[in-house]
Amino acid sequence: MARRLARRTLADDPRTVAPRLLGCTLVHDHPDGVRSGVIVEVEAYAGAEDPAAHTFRGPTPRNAAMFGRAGTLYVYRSYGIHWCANVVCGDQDGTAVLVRALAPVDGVEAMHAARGPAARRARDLASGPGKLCQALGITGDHDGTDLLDGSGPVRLLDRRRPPEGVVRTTRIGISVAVDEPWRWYVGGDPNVSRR
DNA sequence: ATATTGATTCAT
DNA sequence: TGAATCAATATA
Repeated sequence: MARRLARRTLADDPRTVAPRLLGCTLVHDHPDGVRSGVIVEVEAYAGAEDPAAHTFRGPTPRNAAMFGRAGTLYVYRSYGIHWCANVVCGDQDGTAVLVRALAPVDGVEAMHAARGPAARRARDLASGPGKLCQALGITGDHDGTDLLDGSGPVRLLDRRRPPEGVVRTTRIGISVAVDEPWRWYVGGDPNVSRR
């Protein structure tokens, strides 16, 4: 179908790929029904040249998926409690794009059930990297699966049109390389985690 | 603004 | 074996 995303699109510098992912759709073919959302916020992590990247100090058991081929899903545990999902980029060089927020599309009821009563409004469902994984049901079980070839339950679909009003800023929640402007989000979207 | 959560990592 | 780190969230 027309929304297949070419792997070569991801096999590039994460700072080039990141804004290209805005408007793309992340899908989880959950056993209880499909859940999906449009990506509205991303951050690039540039591997060996980026002190904020998990892969900055080389391979470890945790970050192994990040050294996989472009289009691999890297899921890690953040602060011991949240799962965070990343799209692996580049050429097996430990670079990736963190997906930080989604505009919910399919399975909104299931997302509410997964997120609990605290997520009252629709924009509380997936407005953060941990929230979006909880909403879609993405966990460490999906780490290392492929987002493009349909072999795994989590998939990435290409966008139909580029979003309007994209804003570029510095990244959130890191303590090093804080001045690098490697975060992009859709300016007018209420699902963005923080402005 | 602040308390809190627990896996991962690196240094003893 | 243990302390420090951490790409965050929930509550107020």
